[in-house]
Amino acid sequence: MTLDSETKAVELPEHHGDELRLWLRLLTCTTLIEGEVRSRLRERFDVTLPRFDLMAQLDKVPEGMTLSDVSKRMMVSNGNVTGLVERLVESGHLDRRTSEADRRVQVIRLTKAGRAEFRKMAAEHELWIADMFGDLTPKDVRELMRLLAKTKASAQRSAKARAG
Amino acid sequence: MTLDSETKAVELPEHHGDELRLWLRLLTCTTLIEGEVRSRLRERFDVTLPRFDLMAQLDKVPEGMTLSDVSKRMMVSNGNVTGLVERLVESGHLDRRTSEADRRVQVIRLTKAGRAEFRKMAAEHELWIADMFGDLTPKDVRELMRLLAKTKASAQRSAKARAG
DNA sequence: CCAGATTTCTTTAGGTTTCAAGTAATTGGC
DNA sequence: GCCAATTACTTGAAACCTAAAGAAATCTGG
Repeated sequence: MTLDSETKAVELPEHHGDELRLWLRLLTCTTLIEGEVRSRLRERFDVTLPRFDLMAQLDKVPEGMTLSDVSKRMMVSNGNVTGLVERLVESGHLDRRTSEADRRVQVIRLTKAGRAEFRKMAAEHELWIADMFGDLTPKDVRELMRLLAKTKASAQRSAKARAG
Repeated sequence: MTLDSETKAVELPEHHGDELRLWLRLLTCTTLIEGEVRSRLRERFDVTLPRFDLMAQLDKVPEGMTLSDVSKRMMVSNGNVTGLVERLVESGHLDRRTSEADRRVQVIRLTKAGRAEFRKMAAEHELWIADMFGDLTPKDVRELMRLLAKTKASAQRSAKARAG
């Protein structure tokens, strides 16, 4: 077997192993951090991650959002949001009312108590995240931000091409 | 207000917003790609992502793995693996037997049919991933690999410190 | 050997998640 | 005005997932 044939064997058939390894590494990082956040939220505040995420979306918009807005922002299905909101209204964290202008629409907001509780959790959450990324230099952080933005755009282009 | 006090206001209270934004961006990328892979797997092969992931683990080890191994590698709970394996044995993709040496241990392997089906799916999957990361240059890929490795190590350090 | 600790896996309860189908309200074309 | 299409949300079925408790087998230090 010549060196040529070996080299060809590796390079010719469009070897995409690097991207696959990159994807697995990205997934590992996310799973690792997400699992840690999930554990700490349960341990410290007895709250689930999806509930925290939903409250985080609402905290940014005091006037409230529709269920569809939440669904899009969280990138989860509509049916999922329905159940999540139901439980958070039940527990008093969320306030929900039907829109006057369009009675299909449900507007949800954090209650006073819900907002207070979220702010407490968010403050600690931010420290956890800072600690988990703590070994990265400011330059690393900037560079990672840039590359992930590029990755997001690339994935969106690919997703659109399929759907399109 | 002097320039000094403004500068201090930003720098003193250990503002960790950058890391939080980085985390959200990381999560967005992963969710986006994962959702796309999930859709395509369902559409093309009528298979769920968790099943694909489990088969991917087993494909790497022809002699099979224990449930605990799978659980660790996939970073999911034991109980979760029990159910997943049950359904994949049911559908004929997996073979399962109790270890002779240690009767607590269940060893699972891909069946011939399961392996054949997985290989078909994996080949397309690799192309999807390559396309989704397609706008990144080889240098981008290398740099992202490096930064994610650093991120993983940092998160593990933080997780360990808590559990410690 | 043997009692206690550990390991491996299963079970249970409670949530989360998707997809698909269904209901209700609104919009747009005619 | 009226009907079809669209939009917003809910419901139902099945799968996925975790945490915690439990069962069975193995290991360990007397």
